[in-house]
Amino acid sequence: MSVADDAIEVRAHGWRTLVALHGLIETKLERALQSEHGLSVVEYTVLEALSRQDGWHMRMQQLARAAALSSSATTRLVTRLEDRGLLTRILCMDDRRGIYTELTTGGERLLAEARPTHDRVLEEALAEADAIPELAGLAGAIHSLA
Amino acid sequence: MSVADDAIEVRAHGWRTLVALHGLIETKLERALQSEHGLSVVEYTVLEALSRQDGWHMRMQQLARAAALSSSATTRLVTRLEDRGLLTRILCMDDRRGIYTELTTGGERLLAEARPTHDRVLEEALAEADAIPELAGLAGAIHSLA
DNA sequence: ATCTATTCGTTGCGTTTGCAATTACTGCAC
DNA sequence: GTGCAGTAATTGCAAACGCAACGAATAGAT
Repeated sequence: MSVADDAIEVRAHGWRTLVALHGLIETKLERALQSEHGLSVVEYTVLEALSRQDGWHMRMQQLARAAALSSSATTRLVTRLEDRGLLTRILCMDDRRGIYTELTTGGERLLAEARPTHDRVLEEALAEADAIPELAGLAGAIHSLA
Repeated sequence: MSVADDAIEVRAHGWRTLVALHGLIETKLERALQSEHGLSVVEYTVLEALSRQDGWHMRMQQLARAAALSSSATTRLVTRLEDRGLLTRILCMDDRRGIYTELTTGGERLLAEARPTHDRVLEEALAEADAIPELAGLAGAIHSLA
């Protein structure tokens, strides 16, 4: 086992840990947000990303990157949220290919209701990860990403 | 903004970073493994997990946890790989509810072919993440999870 | 021995996803 | 202006997912 092989194994192990932690948090968030507010994690992520652009608009592509989704998935996700009246599409004047999205007051309200749940469950999930030796290291790293 | 709110925001930000890094790596791995070996990331993960149990068997539930998948998804994934002749189901004698899975020689061979691709792309993806300020911190943390 | 609670894997079903192809628009070259 | 490569968003389609319901097997209580 050379030092290069060691580096490879460290990366592979780190990647497995990342996947495990990601899965743990996502599953817990999904269940909580879905049952308490009828929102999936990506849906919440989109609403939250839009709210963080306070007063400013977001294009579909930015939204896709923010939610770590493909363009097509983003299109349908926005359509779904628009049908529920949580956001609106706004045609872009200067570049008529682009489409802006903006939260409606209904979207802001639902987000305000869901945010405490999200934050609480995220805290719980990270605490749970801290208790698992395999995940404790990475979970701790989350807190120190100032 | 109280100190408690700060902690909440740090966690939320860390979670967004985790999702972004996970998405970046997964997408790159998916494309490379799919085009060069006809394997998805989860399929590779299962084969790799089985190979790491060298000589030992793995139950469906363990496999599900290793791949961060639901039981049902694991059942179908194993079926898919079994149909391709990459692994075999082995009925468990002492607990007849349980089912063991084991790599075939074909599975071992395909894994041996795909592993260099996986390791190379993982290294590239982490290097790419290191170049993105937003992700550099967490990407670096992956290396120091000894 | 039997009854009950629990666990393990599988299946039906509806939903979401990504890829590839398509339409619409921009902007640069000439 | 006209043509043409590049970009933005959308849609058809097949594949994969999770949840809930199910059947089969085990373990503990009486």
